[in-house]
Order: sequence, then structure tokens, then C-alpha cells
Amino acid sequence: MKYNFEEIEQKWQAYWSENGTFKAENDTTLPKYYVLDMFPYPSGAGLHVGHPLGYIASDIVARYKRHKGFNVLHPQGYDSFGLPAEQYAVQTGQHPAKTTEENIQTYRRQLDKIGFSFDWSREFRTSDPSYYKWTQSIFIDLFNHYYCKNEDKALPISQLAQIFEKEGNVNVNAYCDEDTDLFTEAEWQKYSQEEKEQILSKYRLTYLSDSEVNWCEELGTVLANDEVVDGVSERGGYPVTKKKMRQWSMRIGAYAERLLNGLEKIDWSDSLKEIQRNWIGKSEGVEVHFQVKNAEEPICVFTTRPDTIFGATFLILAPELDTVLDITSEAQRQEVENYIQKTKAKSDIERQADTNKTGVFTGAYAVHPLTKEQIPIWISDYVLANYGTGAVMAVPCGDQRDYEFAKKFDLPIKNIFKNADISEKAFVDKGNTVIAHSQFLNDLSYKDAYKIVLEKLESIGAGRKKINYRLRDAVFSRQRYWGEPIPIYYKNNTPTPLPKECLPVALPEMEDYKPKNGKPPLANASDWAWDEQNKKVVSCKLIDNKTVFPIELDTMPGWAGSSWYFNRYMDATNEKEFVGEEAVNYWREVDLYIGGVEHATGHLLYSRFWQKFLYDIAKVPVDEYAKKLINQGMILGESAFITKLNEEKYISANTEEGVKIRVDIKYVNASNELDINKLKEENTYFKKANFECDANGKFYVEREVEKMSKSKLNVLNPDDICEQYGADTLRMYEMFLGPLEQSKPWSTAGITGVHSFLKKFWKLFYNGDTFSVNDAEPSSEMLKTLHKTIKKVTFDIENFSFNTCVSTFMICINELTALKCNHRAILEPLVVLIEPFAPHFSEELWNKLGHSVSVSKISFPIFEEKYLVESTKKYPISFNGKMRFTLELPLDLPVQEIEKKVLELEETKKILQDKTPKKVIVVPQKIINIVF
RNA sequence: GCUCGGGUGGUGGAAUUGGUAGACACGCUGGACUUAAAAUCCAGUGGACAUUGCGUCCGUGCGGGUUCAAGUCCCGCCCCGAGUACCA
Repeated sequence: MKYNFEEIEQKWQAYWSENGTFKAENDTTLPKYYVLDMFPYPSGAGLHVGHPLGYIASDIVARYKRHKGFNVLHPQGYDSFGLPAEQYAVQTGQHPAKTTEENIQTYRRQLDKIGFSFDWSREFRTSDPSYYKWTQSIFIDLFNHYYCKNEDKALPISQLAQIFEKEGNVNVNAYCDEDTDLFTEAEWQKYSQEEKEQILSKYRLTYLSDSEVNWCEELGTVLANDEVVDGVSERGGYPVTKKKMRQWSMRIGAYAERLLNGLEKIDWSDSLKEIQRNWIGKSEGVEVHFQVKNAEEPICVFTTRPDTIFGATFLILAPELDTVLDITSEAQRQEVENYIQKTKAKSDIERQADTNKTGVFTGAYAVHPLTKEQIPIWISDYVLANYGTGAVMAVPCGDQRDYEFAKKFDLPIKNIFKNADISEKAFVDKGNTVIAHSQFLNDLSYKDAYKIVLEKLESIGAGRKKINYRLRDAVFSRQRYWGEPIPIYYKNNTPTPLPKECLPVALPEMEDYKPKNGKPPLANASDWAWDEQNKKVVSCKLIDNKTVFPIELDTMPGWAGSSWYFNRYMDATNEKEFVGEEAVNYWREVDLYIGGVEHATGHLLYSRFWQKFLYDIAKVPVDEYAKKLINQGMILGESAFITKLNEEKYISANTEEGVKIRVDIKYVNASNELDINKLKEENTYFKKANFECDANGKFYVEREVEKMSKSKLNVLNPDDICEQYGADTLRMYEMFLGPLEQSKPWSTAGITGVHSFLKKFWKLFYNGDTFSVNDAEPSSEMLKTLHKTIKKVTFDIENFSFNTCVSTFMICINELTALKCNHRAILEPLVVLIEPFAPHFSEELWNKLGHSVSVSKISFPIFEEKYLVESTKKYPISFNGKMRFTLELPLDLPVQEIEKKVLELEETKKILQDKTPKKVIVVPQKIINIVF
């Protein structure tokens, strides 16, 4: 009988859904295993064959772990808030709630077709009020906490206020804004409520501040650093400029060190850890203070090369710095102001593209703390305001940028290196540095000079050790509609959290949700004010100064909901807490997390930050939420191109002339032939076109590997593959394609191999059209094949090496086919073994074998060594390292005996002739080496 | 520039971590079945020489080294991919 995948797959998908086969239990004594996929954005384009790759891998592990006796949590949901969903809605002119719902339906239908073992009873959407209630609640928790450096954890802000009350902030060691001034308890007590709040917001983990942000005019919103790629928005590729705005931010910097250290204890890929390390960008150095004439405050610079301090011949400040105008001399003022204006007008791309050094002199001089010389202070836009202190000491001899700047503006260059030629460029080799012309640092290496100069600077109060992080606080406001409302209202201009018991504060229903005249969409909501007395959202018209106040108009960014969602699955329907204590103590953390590497500096960093915060406030038991992370590679598409010569003439795209245009790959077969008739029929654009074929009447396209996307016409739909070959073939083929973590182009070229494997496997159960298995004892060869397979498959799944695992199955079935094996004792365990890969196929055969319980409830077959043990072993024999022949010897033969046997052989004598071997090396189980 | 990956047949990729390189699959070639095609099955398939034998030699980006033995380890290059970048 034929392997009818269509019928089988429908049947078992219905069975699983009706019986809740994959529902995970919270109340159990079984060991747990939590496998998580990064939940999808339900975009309008639906799934393409690249999306399920990670889901298939995680599903294999989930199903495998169930067989191994674990209580497996394998949930799925939707990250349905955020810019992409909203942009899609704007483009299609529909409300995001509606398009999101439709897209989710499509996703669900496509996912179901592939036969995933998700526990859908735990599904949620980040855009659902019952979910974002908790996102808002965590936001308020962040707002109500500060980071105490002494205890190295978040503590309630109310405690901090008490300390201020008693002793001011003199002894407080907390993470806060750089510009926070010191005050005494007496001063604190005199501050107004508003002033107090302003100070506290310098400590809160989420805070409101005027800051330079990435503004995207086209999207009408600000963006976080990781949402800006190459100076344009990640979403849509629109230009991004700097703008000063009052924004909510997250003080992720407080956790920089812990985010760095935490990487040590999690099993994530080296490359991903490296990306996060670079993004956090820890650098150790020294802050040096330079006194400025007529100014109270010194200028602080950050440097990692304090050893070169005697080479510092001028200072450079970032033009954006407030102090610039304070120190600028009257003579230079006009020029400086012009330069600042010019810098502001530059976009990020322009600033990055322009590597030519520009700058102006401020007219001010600083005093070198060690030489007491006067050195000029300049401003230049190559010094960044938001890194370090925004000021540097320029050491032209030791830094290429400073060198170029000094050359251009004819500033002094002082060589403080022994035996270094700086006539052409700066000397930057830290390792080979020998200091000269530097008073007490002469003849010292980088390391020694560093230490001594730091001590000196500290002793005269002109410097201190400083650790800098590149990681900057994350902007948390978005001037968009489709996001979680920020649960804050403004009571007399003071941001005040909404009472937690009143959450969720739901997104108001709006007809028009597009941003207008630079104002966020919620500014147009009619009912968006907080009635403090009645504790409810009311009409904006009621805003007065007594009990009704405006609510925050910005919404949260897309990554808010995804920063804690993995905890929600543990207890998805809990209405009292975001996760119940019992549930979170049982499931604890994700054992295996699979998703794309593109989230390295976004979601994967923010979520680690939130988890650490939730850990600090004792809501979760672990501070790293994912033990192991695998980044599945991207599946790329093979776009097809033809050449358009003129309006109606097209030729194969392998010439230089004409215009290359895309054609949808559904009209192209595996040998790059274009189906002209179908193309003309379905695509009016080509209706009248004339295609010039080759001598055999064929028309070929040119291929190019690119990211798969709808606009590139290179998308392959998993539904089509399921229809043609079945979900089980799709699952196995995607795994067979190559190592999970590797990116690879999709090609259906090899899919028939996997499909015919399943057909061959199926055939073992049939004698003609009748299902028939043999109950007799299997032969030892069959048992050997089976156990070899069990061993390898178990090993491969444990090591996430799914491609070789598929090969193992193929070898097994090839061997069994050759042995004409149809023995129940062999086939039954194999059916269980293949279930993670081909679940429908497996269920059907398991059922046909006479079992009524789902195969997913059956234990994995156990490998038994005894079936593999052989009495003899083949030893390759080599002479002087060259392999000559193999010798089969009993396994238990002692080494000396083996040596003797080998030397007695005719072949050995022939090769050795009259020579006596120097030594004979027997590596047990491996090889015999004769050296002469 | 810096950091991290990687380079193996015509193609995707294996290689139990130093032990017979190229598993498995695709593709290709030939054969069987068929009026024919599809499907299925069988055989061959890294290169060179030899194919009346067995075979022999060369082969994992390039050049050296360690070792009885190197795709795997060490040193020096070349190339490809990813991340990041006036980060002081």
C-alpha cells in the first residue's frame, strides 16, 4: 500500500488536537524540560520555508525528551505588538488589531500543517491586555527600583528616599546619571516635591529624561540603538537623525557588568556571546582631570592609554557638550557656534561617512596635570558626546585620529616613544611601547607606565580608575499606537505610576492611529485621562488639576513584551501574578532556546536584563533564563532573473546587455528552466512578451542567493512542500539540509531522497498491499543494525546534530531493506525512534502495529551494547606510518600476542625482508604500527 | 582596522575529536522493468596512470613543522562569511 502522507497527516493532527496530546502539566513529580522557540511576529507575508527550521529542531528535541521521560514544556505564542505589525496595518489601511488577528490565523494554520507538538493551551499574544497587564506591571516595578552598587542588585526606590531623608546622597553608592549632584539631608528636606522627584528619576531603573535620541521622521518615532542599522531604521530603511526629546529610558547600564559576567555561565554560542560582549563594550581606563583657566569644573577625559599622557598636546571636546560654550573665548565664539550648528545638522550617515577631520579651536586652554603646560582645547565631531566623558586628551604620536587632526590643524606632535618612527603615522603598538621624554615614566613599558602614572594622578587628585561601557541606556518610548501603553500619568507634571490593581490600562480604541504633526497617536485619543478618585480611564475633557490627569502618550517598544514572555508560558493563565511561585520554581528556566542570531543585541540582551531585575526583586529563581541557546541559520532563497532587452523581448539572463528583472521562482524548475507558458498565463505583465529560447526550445534564468523575502519573489511556502511531499518529508529535509546553525540556500534538489527514504521505510511494513510484520526472532544482523541506529540517533539528538541523524536513519533502512527485515522486534523500536522527526508517519505505523496509545507516550528504545559487541576486530597495520593491510584478530588478545602474530605473518616478513623492526606500536582497538 | 567563525568531490555535507578522508543524499553515467514516460530496482561515480589481474601514486585553501600516523595539533600566509567601528 502506498504511503499516503496527506491522509495520515490530517488524521493525526486532528487526533493530537482533540486529545491534547502535548499538554504540559505543572503538577507532576517528573523532571522538567523546557524547550522554547523565539515566538514569531505575525507578519502579513505568512511563513516561508525558512521560518520553521528552528521550530522543527526544537520540536524534535521536545518530542525526544518526552520519550526520555521528561515533562516537556514546548509552548508557542505571538509577539504581536510593535512596529512591523503597525506598518503592515498602515500599508494595508486596516486596523492593526484586525490585521494581527488575521495574520495569526494564517500562522497557526501553517504551523499546524507541519505537525508541531506545541502546547497551545498556553498560547498568548503580547498585544492581549491580559498579557500586557504584566508587562505594564513590570514597568512599574522597574520605575520603583534603583540599582544599589553595594549590594549589587535592584532595591526599592522608597528605601533610597529614606536614605536621602536621613543622610542625603553623600554615602549612596548607586547607579545613576553622571550629572547627579551631591546633597545633604538638610538640602533634601528643603527640596520641593517636584525637585525630589527629579532627583529620584536620576536613580530609577526606568526614568524620564531629555536625551539625544534616534529620531526617524518617516516612522514618526524614536528608535533604540539596535533598531538603527548603518544610520537608517532597521524597519523600512528610513533615515535617522539625532533629536533631543523627553523620553522614557531603561537603565540597562546598571546591569552591564552582570550581563557580561552572566555570559560565563550560559551555554550560548561563542559568536553570540562575542556580539553581546562587544555591544556592552567594557573598557578599563583612567579618567584624567584637566583644570581650565577661569572655570570651576575641570574637564574630565577618559583614556585607556594614561601611559602616553606626556604626549598629550591638546584636548578635544564633543561639540554637543554643554561645557563647550562655557569655556569658549569671545574671539572664537562665532566660529564655535557655527561648528556646533553644522554638527547638529549632520545625520548619522553623513557623520559616519565623513572621515575627514574637522574642528575648531575654542580659545580656551587647559593645564596639563603633570607638566603644568597650557594646552589648547578644540572641539571636533570625531569625539562622541555619548561615549566616556565626551572629551579626550589628544596624543597625536600614539593615536592615528589625533595624529591626523594635529597634522591638519598644525598642532604640536610630541614623540614620547623610544625608537618609534612617527613621521608618517602614529605609533599604536601597545605591546612594544617604551616610553621616553616623560619624566618619571621614561624607559617603562605600557603596563608599568600605566600603573605608575595612575598612582601619581590619584595622589595629586587629578585622576582615577574608570571603567567605561559602550552599552547605553535603552530608549523605551515609541510615538506609536500599536504597543503597550506606558502605565504612567502626570500628576502635577510628576510622572506617577498607575495603581497596579487597576492594570491593565488598555490601549484605547481608535479609528485613526497614525502619528500626526510629530505628536504620538494617543494624543488624539478622546478617552485618555486618569481619574485618580474613581480609579479609571476617563475622557480627556475632564482633565483638571485636582483628580483627573493626563496619561502618558507614548507606548512601549516592540521588545517590551518579549523581554519576559518565557516566564509567562510556565503559568500562562494565572490572573494574580505574571507567573505563580510554584510554577516558576518547577520550570525555573528555559533548557533549550532556539532562535535567530539577529536578536543578539536586542531581545536577547534586554530579556537578560529584565530577568536579572526580576531575580533581584525575587519574582524568579534564576538570573539567566536560558541555559542553552542555539541560533539556527537562515534559509536563503535563490532568486531568479531574466534579461529584458526591450518592451517585448526577453532573453536568458546571462548577457551584459539589457535590464535584469526578477521572475517568481515558482515558474522555475530545478534545472533553472523557466515555464514561459505558466508565467504568461498568470502574469499579465508578460502577456505579450516574446521569450527567445535556445536551440532546444528552453529558456533559462540566472540564479542569485539572497535573503528570502516576498519582495524578492524567491519565497517558497511550506504549505506547497507539505502538499507535494508531506510535512514529515519537509521536517526531515529541513534537518537534512545541513548543520542547524549554518545559513544555507533552500533548494528542493535533494528532497526526493528524503521522501523516498520514508517510502522505503513504509515498504518494510507491507507485503504487497497487506500490512504484515513478522513476529519471529530477528537475526543478530538485524539487531545489530537496530542498536547501532539507537546509539547514533540518541547521540545525534543529544548533540543537536540533526542532519547526520537523518543520514543514520537512511543507512538503517537501507540495511534492513537488504536484509528483508519485517520483524516486529526491529520495526517497533524504529517507529518510536523516528517519531521526533516524522511524527505523523510514526503515529500511523504505531497504530497499525496494534497500539492504541499515542507513540509520543512511549519510552525511547534503549541501546544495548551486547548487540554490537564483536569477537574480532580489524586492525589496520602500517609500516613506517604507511597503511598496508588489515588483520582480523580476537578482541581479547593481549598486546604482546598481537605483536607476535603480526611479525609472524608472511606479508610482514615480505615487507620487512631482512630488516628488524625498531618497535611495534599497538594502540588498543585502533592500529598496529611497525617502525623499521 | 579589530573580534569571532569557516575553507573537504560536480553539489549539500560526513569523519566517533590524532587512527582506512569523502558516510548519507542530490546530480551524473550505464543497466533492468515499460510501447513510452513517471515511479521503482541494480551497478558505477575524488583525480591521475593502469584497466588480462592485483593495483600504484596524488589528494581536505597555500607554505612549513610536530607525530609511527594530521582534514583534525603548532607556526606563517591567502581567501570567504558574520559582528562591530572616528568607542579615545
